[in-house]
Amino acid sequence: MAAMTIRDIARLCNVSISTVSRAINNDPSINEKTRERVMSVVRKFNYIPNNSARNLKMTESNTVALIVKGVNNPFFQGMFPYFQKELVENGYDYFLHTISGDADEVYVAEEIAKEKRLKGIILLGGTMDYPDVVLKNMQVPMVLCSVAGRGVNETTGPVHVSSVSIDDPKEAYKVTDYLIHKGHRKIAMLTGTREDNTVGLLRLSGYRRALEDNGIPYDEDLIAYMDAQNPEYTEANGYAMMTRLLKRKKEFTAVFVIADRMAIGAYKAIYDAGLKIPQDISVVGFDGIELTRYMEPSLTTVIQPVQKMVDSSVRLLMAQIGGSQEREHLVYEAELHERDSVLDKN
Amino acid sequence: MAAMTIRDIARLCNVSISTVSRAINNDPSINEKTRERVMSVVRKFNYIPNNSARNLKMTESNTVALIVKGVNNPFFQGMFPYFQKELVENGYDYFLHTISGDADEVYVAEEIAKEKRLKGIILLGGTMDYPDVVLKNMQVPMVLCSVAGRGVNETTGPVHVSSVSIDDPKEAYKVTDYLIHKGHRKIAMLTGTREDNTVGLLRLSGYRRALEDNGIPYDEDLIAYMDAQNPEYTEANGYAMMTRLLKRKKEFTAVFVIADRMAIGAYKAIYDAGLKIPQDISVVGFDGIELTRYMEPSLTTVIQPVQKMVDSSVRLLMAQIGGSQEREHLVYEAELHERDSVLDKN
DNA sequence: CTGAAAGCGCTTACAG
DNA sequence: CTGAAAGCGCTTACAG
Repeated sequence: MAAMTIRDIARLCNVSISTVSRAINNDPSINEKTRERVMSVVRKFNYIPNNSARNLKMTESNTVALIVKGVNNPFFQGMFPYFQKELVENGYDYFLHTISGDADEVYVAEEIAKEKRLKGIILLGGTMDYPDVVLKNMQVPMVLCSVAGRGVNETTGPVHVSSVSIDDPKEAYKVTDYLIHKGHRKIAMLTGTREDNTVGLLRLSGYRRALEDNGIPYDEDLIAYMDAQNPEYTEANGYAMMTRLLKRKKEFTAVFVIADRMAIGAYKAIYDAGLKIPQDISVVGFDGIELTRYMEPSLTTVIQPVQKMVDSSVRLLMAQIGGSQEREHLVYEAELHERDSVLDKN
Repeated sequence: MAAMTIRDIARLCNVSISTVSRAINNDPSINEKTRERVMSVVRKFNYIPNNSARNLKMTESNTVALIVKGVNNPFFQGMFPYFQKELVENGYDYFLHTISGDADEVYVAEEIAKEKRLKGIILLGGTMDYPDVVLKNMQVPMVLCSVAGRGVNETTGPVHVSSVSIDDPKEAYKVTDYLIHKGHRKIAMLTGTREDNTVGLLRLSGYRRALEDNGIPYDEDLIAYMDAQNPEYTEANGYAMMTRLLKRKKEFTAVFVIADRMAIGAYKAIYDAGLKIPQDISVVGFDGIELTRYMEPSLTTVIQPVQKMVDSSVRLLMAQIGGSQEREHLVYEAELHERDSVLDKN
């Protein structure tokens, strides 16, 4: 038995397909009795309209898509409920679409925009480094949220989309400077791959500048890069990188880890080496995911202003949907949240 | 400027839309020169076909959807790569679709099946307790993976779909029995809500039966239920439940936590009470997520056979797609993996 | 309030 | 190898 169509329902009800369509879509012009009769048949046969046909025919939807690169990023996961709430409150339908790390997010965005007649798109993750020509072709309002890349902190972000981000070098500077003021001079770092030119590079640059400003020489031996074969901010990578760092037998009293999840692995590596946190090694993370409150000791980390970032992303998207030609590139301040993983050596 | 259609490209190339379609879809009958000419225009104008039109017209796709209830479940996340690998190796396109906890997963499954002309669906999470009439209407092969519910462990699972799961009561029994054999008699449990009739109830029943078989009276005061207002297997809930349990001042030497993520919060609550793991309280988790290796001490937990479950789900789906009328309900054995969070009191 | 008709943007036999 | 035509399953002016 093939799937039912609107035509089958129409036949079963002795009405036209127009009427069935009106019943399903709650068209106010339809007679209530007719509607109920049609809907009872719809329910009885478990009829489900074909969304492809619907999307194809409708000239516009009321839908915003949240496209996420990296489903298993707990930092992004923490944002979902806020996005959902904000978008629904603004009267939009909303769905989450996850794409793999190697997908072309802008192409996918356009593809879905066409397919679903989207009102707008929020892109979570990814980079700012899209060629201008790509963004120029975007047919639908788009906001980049929590992206990283060269463009972000310069005055000229991509001109065809708005963006919301933090200042990665600045926040990394704050972390490093904080550790220095707590009396640490040998500060290690767990960063991205050597080839990384997004968050890894940006945060490394902030770290270097802070050392420089405090008259501490930069020591490449205190940097652990992520394995390029498996570039993920996971516990396993944090563990591997920290273990590698400890094996070098270079002295250090603190480590800055550029992602909270990696800090979890780093903790384990430190414990496995028979060392204590923070007595032997102080640790600072980055992102501010919920889990960090439950680590032992609780992790001092940079908490990104998730709610503000979400609110602004939605606000900027609404503005674009409303016809605004203005594009904004907001950069928010994050908060270095002191907990129990850093030793004050003063 | 409105979005381009196949018609625009045809006009620009001085060919028919059929030819453009053939170029885009790599139809072997097309002249290579023509194809290149068309594709260069496609690229130049960044033309993207409308998938709704495509899906509507095509009679079948080669696509399997993985529908997941609960994106932020790290146990499910651990399965994604395996699913991806298996499905691609079997020659299928694949995409992940996440739905919220309150969505009707079977309805959504049917909706997407129609929209995308799916070959099959794997439903990850959710329950086995679908009315038979609902599953009977499924127009497309479906396998339920890692579901829980009354039906699973009985001989008659839903007859219109296959399923792959573990035996929740049995595994909970193993955990409890293990703790008893390690010399524990006062064993607490962090479970689901009072109303839960899926994993929470099933694992609780296994726990009770193990106590019974070992002549240990069941004590309701040693059970912490999840708050029904916020029924999630999160660190925060684990922390809150463990804290509540400790406040009761009932003596216990071990606790069985029905989800690893909750165990993370439970650890913190135990530490905050000035107690040690496992010296004061032994802890056993459930699921076997990666993170548990990095806890301090590393968590003894029930590791679900993720790879087997994925492989079988895909295999059963392939069989259904291939026309098999047989439906199987596989129940796998999980592994109680001993690590460092349980004290041997013998 | 309801129906007949046009058309959304594609794919795919069919004919040449 | 290419084009004209039919049609996928809906929605929505338009007419009555």
